[in-house]
Amino acid sequence: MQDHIDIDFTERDTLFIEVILPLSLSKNYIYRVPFHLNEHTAVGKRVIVQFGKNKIYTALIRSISQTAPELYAAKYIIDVIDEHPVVNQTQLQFWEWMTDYYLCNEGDVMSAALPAGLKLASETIIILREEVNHQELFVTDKEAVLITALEKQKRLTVDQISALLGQKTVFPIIRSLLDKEIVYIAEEVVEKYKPLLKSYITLNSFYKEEGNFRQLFEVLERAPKQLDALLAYIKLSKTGQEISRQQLLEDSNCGQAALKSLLDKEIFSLHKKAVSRLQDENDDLILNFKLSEAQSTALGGIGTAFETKDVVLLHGITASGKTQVYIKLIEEAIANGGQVLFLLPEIALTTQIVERIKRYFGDAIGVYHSKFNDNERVEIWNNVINGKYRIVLGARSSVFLPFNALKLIVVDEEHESSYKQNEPAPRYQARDAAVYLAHLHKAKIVLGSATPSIESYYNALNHKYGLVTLNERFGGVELPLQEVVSISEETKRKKMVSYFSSVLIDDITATLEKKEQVILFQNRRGYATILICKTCGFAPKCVNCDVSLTFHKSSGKLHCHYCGYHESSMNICPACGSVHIEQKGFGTERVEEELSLIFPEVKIARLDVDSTRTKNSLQKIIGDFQDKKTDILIGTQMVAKGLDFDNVTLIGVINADTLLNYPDFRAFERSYQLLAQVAGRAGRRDKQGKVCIQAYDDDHRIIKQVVENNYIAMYNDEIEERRQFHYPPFTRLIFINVKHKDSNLLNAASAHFAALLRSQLGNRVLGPEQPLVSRIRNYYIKQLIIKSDKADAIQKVKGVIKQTITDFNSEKAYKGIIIQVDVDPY
DNA sequence: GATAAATACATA
DNA sequence: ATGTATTTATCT
Repeated sequence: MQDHIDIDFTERDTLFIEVILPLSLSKNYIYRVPFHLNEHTAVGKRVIVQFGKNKIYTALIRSISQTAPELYAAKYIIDVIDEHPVVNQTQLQFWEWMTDYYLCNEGDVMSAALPAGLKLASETIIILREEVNHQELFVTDKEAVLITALEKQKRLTVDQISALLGQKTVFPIIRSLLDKEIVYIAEEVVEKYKPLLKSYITLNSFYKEEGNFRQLFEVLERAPKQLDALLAYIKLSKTGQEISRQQLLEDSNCGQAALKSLLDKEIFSLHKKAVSRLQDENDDLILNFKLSEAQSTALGGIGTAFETKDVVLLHGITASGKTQVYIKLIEEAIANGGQVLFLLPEIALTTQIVERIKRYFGDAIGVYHSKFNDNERVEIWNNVINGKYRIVLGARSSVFLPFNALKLIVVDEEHESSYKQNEPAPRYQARDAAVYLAHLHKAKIVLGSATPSIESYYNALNHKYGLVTLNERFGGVELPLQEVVSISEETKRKKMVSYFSSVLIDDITATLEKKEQVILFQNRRGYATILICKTCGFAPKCVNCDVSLTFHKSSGKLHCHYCGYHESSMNICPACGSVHIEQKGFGTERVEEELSLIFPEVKIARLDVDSTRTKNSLQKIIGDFQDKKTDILIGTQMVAKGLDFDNVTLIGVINADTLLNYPDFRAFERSYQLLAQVAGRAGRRDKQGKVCIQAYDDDHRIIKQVVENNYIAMYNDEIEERRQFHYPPFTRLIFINVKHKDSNLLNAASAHFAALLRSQLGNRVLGPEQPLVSRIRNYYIKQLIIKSDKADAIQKVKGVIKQTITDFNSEKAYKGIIIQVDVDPY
């Protein structure tokens, strides 16, 4: 990798550098390098630059040239931060691709890629001039308030002042005080990354000599606590490791005072050392395992496929032991000195699979996900650069880590929607980005799933990807029994108690009696209010698209937000004539409440986004359930992902319809994936589990396919629909959200924008439509959808979009309209 | 008419 | 992102 640019510095040439700023700006900026920093200038290093009037930012050097810009005088950079580049050439290529592919700015990518600890920005500090006798000067009331505050605090930030005065516009006031020379301002750059310092204790060398040492006991005769400390020190020193202050205090329980006096007497001395925040698993116990025959065949199959393909889809049913196959692949990859990236959905990273892999590979492995704080992320980043980590397990953002020799990428649960970042830009799909990243590194990539996404499976069937199937359960684990309960049937027979059928209640009772545990699944995504016939379960669908219609209260109509079709709300069920129309949509909380009325004695816990807001709540809920402190766990899809509980033998799906009726062309695919995944949680090892799926539409093909465990049938149905209705993988989708606070202006603007696009892209442009949530944070939203054929040059379509946005932004009438592009919005 | 809030604009 | 110049809204 080329880190330094070969330039002959003897000439003292003036260097100009193009930098990326961590802001959403449409272009990069050129700065000038002062001579004394020439030698330190290299692509991928961070520099400190002033941008705008006062603000100081960390920018990243993208390229170096010797030609001065013609239209303006470049500013000097303030400093070069790094000794060595923090971002390598391959990463920059990757950033460039992402910028292009997802139609965003390079600064967006930089913001997402660099851990916050590597991005420093300045803050304006307002400080009182002490030498000035401000009492004699005329000041306004607000200025006086500010001065009083400054007398107490010495220094305030702009935000603090804004809060203090209770108004947003504070610059005129600061300006006025500056003019009167009562205050001055300073810019402060805070280095965010701080190494963790730990205190260590050593015995002074004087006492290390035999004679002197003995004399210590006499000295400390009357100080038993201090003697304690000394004895503890001697004991600890036998391990040959350095002795931390913390550990000494713990082992001796001598108290801080005793230790302090020992330090004061210069018997002990203390020094500080930077230590890693990332604890190492120093039990490098190698778990030996042998692959089953099916697993070996799969491993061999992947090897063979890699000879001709760079991407392989590993379709392995639940409990088939994909992880062991991954481990063997990883072993091979690092044996040849390469690096490995193992992508997992966020939620799966907090669980057993990580422990398993960590234990196998010891401290060559790093874990990277959102639960780490800024400092920890910087350390992980550095450990990838310095080669300490050969393997990284991480969530989607770990595609940005500074790898320089990737040999293998594994994307586990590749169908997971959490690989897509929706907000903010870059709105990237980490699985797809990983495929490109692998290509850049000439690495191989395995996409693994029990229920692959339709796109990936399509690519595999069409020989774009290799396909390896693993359809034998590891260790002969039995498939769970699956029962589908018709809610309409049960309702008719008056056997429903709240949301629970008699079957489910009996199952729960039986399971609890056996002292086994229950997981109930209710996805909250069905919060969109839909209408459903209480008698027959009919839910109205769009005539043009294969999506359920959504009931909009504001219009009183049923809408499809893919094609704009709408019809009046139903009062009578068109299928069976019933007038019992119900608004559906209840979440886990409601289920929990109702269930606790039925089983007042039973301990019930809830696992969803709301119940896991705080830092350790997720671990606690999972831990309690694992330790059998709770009997029933009710949750959203979180319960389906990456969690394995040995004692769970019953899984209840409260209402499968809410999944199936979700207004999205992917609803069926997602439902299948989720239900199959949920079902996979029931019964492991020696106990056969049971799955109870409640649904109105108990005859639904997806439910049947789940029960039959027939992925192929599901795929065939779905791909046919996609073909018919022109959805991916036969087309590519680009969503364009147009936003503004004024709905009338927005309507005009979005219509105009759509017309501009249509003039070039024709009927590929759909909309503008009102999206499901039509106003967020006071911004009205309209959505355009671009459906581009596979045959189209997608780059060309994107070019048109980009150009149209630029043109549109220069139109005075539509100032302030926000346009957001989402490429492959799923 | 003064002041605050909203907005447009540029940043090298 | 954010400071600044400019326009618009709001108040005494």
